[in-house]
Amino acid sequence: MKDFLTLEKQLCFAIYQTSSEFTKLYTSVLQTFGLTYPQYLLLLALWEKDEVTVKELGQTLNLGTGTLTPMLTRMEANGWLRKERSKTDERNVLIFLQDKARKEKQAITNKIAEEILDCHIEIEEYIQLMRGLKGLQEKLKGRT
Amino acid sequence: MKDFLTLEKQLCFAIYQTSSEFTKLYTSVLQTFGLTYPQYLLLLALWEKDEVTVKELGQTLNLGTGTLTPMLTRMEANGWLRKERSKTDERNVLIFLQDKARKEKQAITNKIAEEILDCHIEIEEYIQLMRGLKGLQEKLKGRT
DNA sequence: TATTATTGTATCGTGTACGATTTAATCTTA
DNA sequence: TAAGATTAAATCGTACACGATACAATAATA
Repeated sequence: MKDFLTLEKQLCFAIYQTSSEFTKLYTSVLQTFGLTYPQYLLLLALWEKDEVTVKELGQTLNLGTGTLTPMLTRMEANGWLRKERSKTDERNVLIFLQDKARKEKQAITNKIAEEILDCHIEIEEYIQLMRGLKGLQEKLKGRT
Repeated sequence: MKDFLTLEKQLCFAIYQTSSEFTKLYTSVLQTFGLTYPQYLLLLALWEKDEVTVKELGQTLNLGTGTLTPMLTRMEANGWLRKERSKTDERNVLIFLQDKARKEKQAITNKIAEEILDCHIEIEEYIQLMRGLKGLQEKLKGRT
């Protein structure tokens, strides 16, 4: 049991700090484009599927409106996207990518890829890690 | 290259969301004790080594004073710890655990262990994952 | 159809995170 | 030892993150 707690403590720090390091790497690349890491994740989601409601986006990103609304407002102000209330159901707000987001996509992802490759991360290792993370996520979610 | 970007995207989300799920699990347990997850991590560090400077704590947790100072102020107000300016070098502020933190330690860690065990996480899997995270962390750090 | 329940966003309050600046204490070294 | 450099915290501004609440639009149903 003592060992278990030590292990648990180490996992806490490992996830917390890896996530933080990861964010920092991305931040350093993204600030050239005037983007934050969460904003980049939001763009990743929109590049995959455009013209979605705030709710849909929230489900994709695991975020509530308390986080999304102000974030979307900022990104709209910066010209990445456009918000428009749905005509058919005025409760919904639809998010549309702006030209800027479509045009810069390549430049952004290329730069990211370049930096990531610079870390010499082995693909196999990468996949292993992701599998582990997803496994843990499932178990964490299942509990709730 | 196309595949690489897809993979990279998946890792982004995997780390981001696992970290978020992890935080949520801990938050649900910790709120009973009036603690947040970052505050719990801070206590973990202090239980390991008490009577440290803000700077030391920052190195352990990978946090700057912009985050720590207000956090320590809140935790002092809640009776978890005490801040005291060092007599020998008045630039340093030393952090001391309060009785409350020592007394509640067992209750807190027991409750956490209980919840984690509830997730049926295999120890082997756990260790694998951590190894992967630490490996990634090293590579991310090395780049800077 | 008038009432009630539900749904989708927005808003608010609290608590991280982090870079940049400020301030006070200590250290260097000319 | 006095001027300048360095160091440790605090402070400030911006940006998440999240629970709780508010509010307007739509759906359900009596």
